[in-house]
Amino acid sequence: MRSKRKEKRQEALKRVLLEDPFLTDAELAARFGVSVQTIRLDRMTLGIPEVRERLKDVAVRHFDRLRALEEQDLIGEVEALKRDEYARSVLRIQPEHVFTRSRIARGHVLFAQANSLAIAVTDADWALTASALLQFVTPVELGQTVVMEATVRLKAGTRREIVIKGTVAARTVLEGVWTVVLMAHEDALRKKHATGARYKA
Amino acid sequence: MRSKRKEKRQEALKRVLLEDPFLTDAELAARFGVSVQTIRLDRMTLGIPEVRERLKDVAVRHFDRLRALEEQDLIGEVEALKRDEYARSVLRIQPEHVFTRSRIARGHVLFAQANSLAIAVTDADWALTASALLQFVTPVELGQTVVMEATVRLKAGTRREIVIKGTVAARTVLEGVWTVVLMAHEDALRKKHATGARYKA
DNA sequence: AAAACTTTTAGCACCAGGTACTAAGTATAG
DNA sequence: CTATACTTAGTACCTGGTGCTAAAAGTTTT
Repeated sequence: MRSKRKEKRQEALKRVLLEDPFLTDAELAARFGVSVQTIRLDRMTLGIPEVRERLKDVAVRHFDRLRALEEQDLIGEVEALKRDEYARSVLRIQPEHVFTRSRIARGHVLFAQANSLAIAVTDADWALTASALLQFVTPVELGQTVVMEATVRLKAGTRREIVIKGTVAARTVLEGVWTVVLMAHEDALRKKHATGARYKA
Repeated sequence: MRSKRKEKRQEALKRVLLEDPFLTDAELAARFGVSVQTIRLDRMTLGIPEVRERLKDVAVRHFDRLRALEEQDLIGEVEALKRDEYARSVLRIQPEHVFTRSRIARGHVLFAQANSLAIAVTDADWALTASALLQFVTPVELGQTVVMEATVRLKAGTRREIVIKGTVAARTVLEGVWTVVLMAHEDALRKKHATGARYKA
């Protein structure tokens, strides 16, 4: 005697809330043309928490879960740093770092770890990446921990050549050479206002 | 007759909430050893909204604001795509993409746009980056819009060589060459379970 | 059609975490 | 000692719920 309407509505409810988890029961009720109570019962049977809980879930997931790759100055946890010489960081591959289907880490996640480490190892007021040459040697899977090592190979004025090596349990997953340009804060400001700022003369 | 205690507390309040915006007035009151009302007054004078609003702010900022760089399969908006030949995407540089101090886009943000476009242009079931050689020609600043173009230069079996060029208002900001490896879904699964999966034979 | 069951709706008391406001108590400086 | 700033207390009200009971409406089954 199971109702088809009910089933359909609950499926739709799941879909709608996945897309927009911020809708209140009243808004959902209006959208589905049923009463608020019906929506509540649906949520109960589906095990979906109330708006404020859903809001909180989204908020905390993004807030402390590494505070999002893009908002961090440094991706991964720094384990060792010898100014202008060597640095090492580790990053555990989380679900949000991988391709949904293959569960293999996206290239730019590893790049981000490497790139931010290259910047960090210079320990300069600030530095910018000028160029990078890198090879993804082995795919990295969900749950693996990547150890990234940066070694300064060449120092020439404001330029640094940094060798990067990423490993997962002793197997190399990424190799590369970065060129980073250091700048004093004042230089930065001047450069910013010059129209033709370039990394290479 | 301004109170020093009050001023200090309000400063601390701002700091604490920046670090953890999910604390209720009661929790804050306990932490500062004052009454809930005092915290409320402090929030009022500082223009800080209530917990639920703060929660919502954090949630929506991260939810629709591109859903975070790391969780997207594609960074930027695709404007054009000709399967296995050419693709173009645009990305407006947001505050979370730049270094706090210099307001210049972090290298890995541009890399992410370029890398995901290189993957997308192949239009394969799925593909992985094998290597990349890139140069950041000009710094990109907050608010600028980066147009990224990917052109497939070489097709050899499952390998693709893709030329990437990023521009801001006709000025080149990034140049690079990517090598991407395509894989059928079944191959992927096989590869994943083989212990020595490598991109290069 | 009546009985039996499912589904939907309504109403109630209650809760957290507030807003907005009034009023009173406590410091503290002049 | 008093004027002013600051702090605390208490009230009514709000949103978006939970948890509960009860009844109405809709479907089947007999």
